[in-house]
Amino acid sequence: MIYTYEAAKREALEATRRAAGAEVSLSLAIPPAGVAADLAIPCFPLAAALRAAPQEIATRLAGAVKLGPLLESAHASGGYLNVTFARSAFAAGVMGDLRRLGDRYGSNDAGGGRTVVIDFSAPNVARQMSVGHLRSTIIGAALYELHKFADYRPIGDNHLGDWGTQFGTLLYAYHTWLDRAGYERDPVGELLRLYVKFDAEARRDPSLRDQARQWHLRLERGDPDARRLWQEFVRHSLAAFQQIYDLLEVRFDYTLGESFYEDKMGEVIDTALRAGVAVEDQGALIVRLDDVGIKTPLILRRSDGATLYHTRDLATAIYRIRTFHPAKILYVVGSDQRLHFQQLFATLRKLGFGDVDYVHVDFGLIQLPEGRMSTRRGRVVFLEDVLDEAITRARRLVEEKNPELSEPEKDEVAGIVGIGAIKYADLSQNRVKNIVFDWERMLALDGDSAPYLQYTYVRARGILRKAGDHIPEDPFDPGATATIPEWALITSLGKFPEVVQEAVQAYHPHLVANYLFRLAQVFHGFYHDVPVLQADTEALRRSRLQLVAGAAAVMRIGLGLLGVRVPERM
RNA sequence: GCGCCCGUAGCUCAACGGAUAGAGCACCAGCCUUCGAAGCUGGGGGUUGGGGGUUCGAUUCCCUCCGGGCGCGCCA
Repeated sequence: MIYTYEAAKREALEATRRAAGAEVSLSLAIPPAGVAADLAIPCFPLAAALRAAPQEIATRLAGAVKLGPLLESAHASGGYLNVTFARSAFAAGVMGDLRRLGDRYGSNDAGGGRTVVIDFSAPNVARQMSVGHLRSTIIGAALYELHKFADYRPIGDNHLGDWGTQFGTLLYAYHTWLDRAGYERDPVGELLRLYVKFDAEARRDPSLRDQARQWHLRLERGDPDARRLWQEFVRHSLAAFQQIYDLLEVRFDYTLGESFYEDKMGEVIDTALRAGVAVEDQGALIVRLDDVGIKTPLILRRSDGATLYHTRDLATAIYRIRTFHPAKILYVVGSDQRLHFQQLFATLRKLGFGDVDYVHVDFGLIQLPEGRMSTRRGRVVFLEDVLDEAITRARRLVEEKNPELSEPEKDEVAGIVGIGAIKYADLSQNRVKNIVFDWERMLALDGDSAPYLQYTYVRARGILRKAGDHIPEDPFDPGATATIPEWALITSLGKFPEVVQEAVQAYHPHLVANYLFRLAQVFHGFYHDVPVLQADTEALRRSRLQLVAGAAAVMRIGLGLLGVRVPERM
């Protein structure tokens, strides 16, 4: 299906192309704020082909174009051909799209039902989640929703770090320094203490690392005691993670940790050997990647026979391909693992799994003002504390702004606003940049923040409730396109679908966030300047109600794609 | 040393290769007898890190230097 805004763009391009009378490639631009037009076509690139000055071309085209039903006029302005929409037809089109699609407004069929596996969150067992895990979890969840909205079949898989040498250190530390009472009280807290303790002790006595390695090998070989304890660690951790996922309202289709692939790595190694992709080197088994421009080889098996996360990621990818038959696999993992994924993807292609589109959706690290976060050195901010603080602050603000709400409602709003603020703070900026963690910034409840957007929804809903929650379906009154705020709102609503499309294509949720912020600004301006319930005529009132309903719907849908909920009151 | 990413207003961030580079925060001055002021309006603030290049046009693409981050064979 084609949305109205897209249709109008195509009309403009087609009309211009025909008027130009030659094979020319055209681009579209949005005119700056001061210019009274809805689209602009720069004529500078045509100068060479048409052998005329851009200004002349624009003038000639303005006179020659035959406009379609969604366009009102075309006029030259400098080297630009400026096009204005037929407001009445355009508004009717957008309102029609909104009414017809309802909660699906903005969706598209780019995915064609294909499967996309999204690997996200993936915290390490036996450690609390820190704010560092926030990005993967939230960006991954947003990409999940965005892909679903673009007619993909997303499969969310939480690839838990529940295997590897770290468990050797943990098992050693457990047997050496365990505080039994502390473990009973707070298992994950005690495991973290042991983890930190081991690191400190091993600095003094490196031989501890050998002992840890022994424990790791015992675990990999199926030693019953090691297995039993390991399972216990995983169970405690999962319970702790689940509390956070519940708060964040994030769900997964699968939680297949690294350990799930324990028995699938042998086959991978055999395959790689038979295919001649893997070779022995210094006792280890490696895959050379120089031929594809990667100097560092991927290590499939250590010289002591143990597997590595490379091996598990390889087995994981192959399992996913065989089980789910995905068109794409997304890895929502920090940019510090770039090389790892380049190696992984290159190796998969060498092994004949080149039909899948592998994407490392990377993002910058969250750092502390004093430097990189380090769980081992206790320099870490726990996610749970951040979420609790966000809800507490939101709760205080609700109390101040809206004391007449019932206590349960205040609690609910505090959750929606507080958690929303955290998610939005992350999703509203380009994921490639590093973030220096700052309580005030992450927990901001004013300015460009989730509550600002949620408040537009609340205001819109307020009007709709007073109107009896009935959205008129009348033909849209052309009078309701006349003022600047009205027209700005209509065009803004019309742009939403293409923003969704771009966000999916580029794996950039922040495009949706930026759009919604702009929509909120436009709506607040509309709300301030344009009376709805007290409009001069009944026709105006009914059409403006449609606009308000559209704004509420797009805000709810758009925030929903980011995993942010909206309250009815706040 | 080599490779990748980032550098935009005092701070935090936007900006399909297009017109006068925009927001939020902070600061200053206004707006509640009209749908919720978690809102709106106005104001000051910029050699887009420096220097070259490509282009009709560069914050955007290329080169180089500076600054920061990350990575570079048996951790994940």
